[in-house]
Amino acid sequence: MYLRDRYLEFVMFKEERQKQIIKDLQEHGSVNVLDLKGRYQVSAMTIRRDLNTLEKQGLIERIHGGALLSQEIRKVNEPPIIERLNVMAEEKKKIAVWIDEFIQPQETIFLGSGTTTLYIARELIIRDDITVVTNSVPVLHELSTNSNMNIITVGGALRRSELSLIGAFAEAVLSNIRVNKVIMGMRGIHPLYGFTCEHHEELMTDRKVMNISDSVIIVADHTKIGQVATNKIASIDQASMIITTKKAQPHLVKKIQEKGVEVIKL
Amino acid sequence: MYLRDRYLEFVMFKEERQKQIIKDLQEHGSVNVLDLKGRYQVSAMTIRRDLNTLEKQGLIERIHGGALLSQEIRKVNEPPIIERLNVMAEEKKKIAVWIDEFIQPQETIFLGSGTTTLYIARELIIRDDITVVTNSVPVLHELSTNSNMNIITVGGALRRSELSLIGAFAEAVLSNIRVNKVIMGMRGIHPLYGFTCEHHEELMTDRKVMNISDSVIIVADHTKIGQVATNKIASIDQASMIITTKKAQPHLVKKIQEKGVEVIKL
DNA sequence: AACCAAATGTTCTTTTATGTTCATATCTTT
DNA sequence: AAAGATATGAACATAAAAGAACATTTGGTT
Repeated sequence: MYLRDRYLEFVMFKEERQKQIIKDLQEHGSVNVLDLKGRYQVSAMTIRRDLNTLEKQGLIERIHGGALLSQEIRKVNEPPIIERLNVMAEEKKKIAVWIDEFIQPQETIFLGSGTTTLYIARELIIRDDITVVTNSVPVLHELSTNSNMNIITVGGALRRSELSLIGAFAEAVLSNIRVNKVIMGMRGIHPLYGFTCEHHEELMTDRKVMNISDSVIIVADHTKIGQVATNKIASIDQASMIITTKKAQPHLVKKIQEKGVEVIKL
Repeated sequence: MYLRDRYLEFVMFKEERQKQIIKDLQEHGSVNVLDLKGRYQVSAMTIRRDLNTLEKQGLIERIHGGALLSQEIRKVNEPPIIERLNVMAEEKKKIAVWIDEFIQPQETIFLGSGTTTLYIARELIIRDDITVVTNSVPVLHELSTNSNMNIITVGGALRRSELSLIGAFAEAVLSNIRVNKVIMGMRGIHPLYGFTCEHHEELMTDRKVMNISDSVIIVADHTKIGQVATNKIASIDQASMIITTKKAQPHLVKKIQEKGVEVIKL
């Protein structure tokens, strides 16, 4: 029976399904026909046809039983930040929507580097009543061509893995700026060990950033809560607020709140 | 029976319906003909005609069974620099190739804003033996994801029409930088009236840029030679070299050379 | 009132997306 | 290497969508 009824059950369009398959692929590295068949409620043949079209477009590489992300598509050396973009996409989007509502007209905000802040930038695109200061190249690029707000960039050296601007020049500019709200991501968030990052190069810049406002809002999906990376940026009470997602472990959240930091779970 | 009665039941006008379809689309990401048919109480054919009109306007992307939001529609207002990108493309490409050969390994160069410098950036992508300092967002974006060289960005306020970074912060960073070669575009180049630009906001930044190296190379296709814009940045002998294209008017070129500036016509 | 143009509806044919079956190709395991 | 299991693609089937051509309605215009 080939009965399809768009009124009763949601049926994806071919194009949507294919786009989603690419996303799945970026998130997991590989996909297989059977999984996809189950996930999208179509026959294996349809999935195969999808994969074959995507392969013709050079987007994926077909293997027996499934597909891999095309070698072509990952550029010579894709910055890690681009690879992380679709991980926890739904969570990041939720945080972005919340932040958009949280930011008041006429405010100046600092938007740090990372994938969550990029989602926030995309959410902010339609706003023209705010000023954004950033050290993130993707945020800068996104807002410069698609929005109408005021934008100020911190200068500095490019850090490729994060596509962020750091170093002495960045810090010099930050010394002369104050904003209403700082919004930044964090690699590790722990009630005892505070905020941590992987690479020491960004340490000083991140610390400077946390000092340009009395209101420091940390955005991070639940997987970051409880994590500890090698370099300590600041103690947990240096932030005013942490915006995270539902699955954040309650006992850690409680401990953070006991230190006087507001935690919002979306 | 084609009975329609605007008094008894509400019937939308074509324009209203189409506007609403766009809204539906922005809300859901996709729409399908059957849903719309039901929602607006018109025949499927009418919906198809609506969708086809909207597609002709570039607002949506038509697919079998419905439509998706066009990628183009999100571009609020395209910056002028993007529109100028393909003007004189061949000339700009020639200049870019020449500059690529001109830059020595291990050098640090400043790459200004404008379309010609963006072509240069693309030419430089494979180089990993140089350092590039820039105040251009497109150059920064291009080099950050596709190259491996060292990149330093001047901070500052975003000037949307050029997608360049200017102002006090930019100038402060420039005060602390010296480079082997400055490569920048110019709006107007004239033997008597010197180098000129359209907008006074970038005046000071451009002047600062010309002072961070003894070697200032101006790149500009032949249409810029003889042009005079409103704001004078510097006299013609402030540049070391002007790289332009064949059709540059000989008498102007001669006068520029008499002032001690090397002119190369490609 | 008669007429016209624009919008919409109807009918019928063609195209598209997807499903099904089955012979063949490819993996896995021994 | 052989055998069984699994995946693939070709060929055909079917439902739904699209589009062409023509019909009808509506609102305005002379």
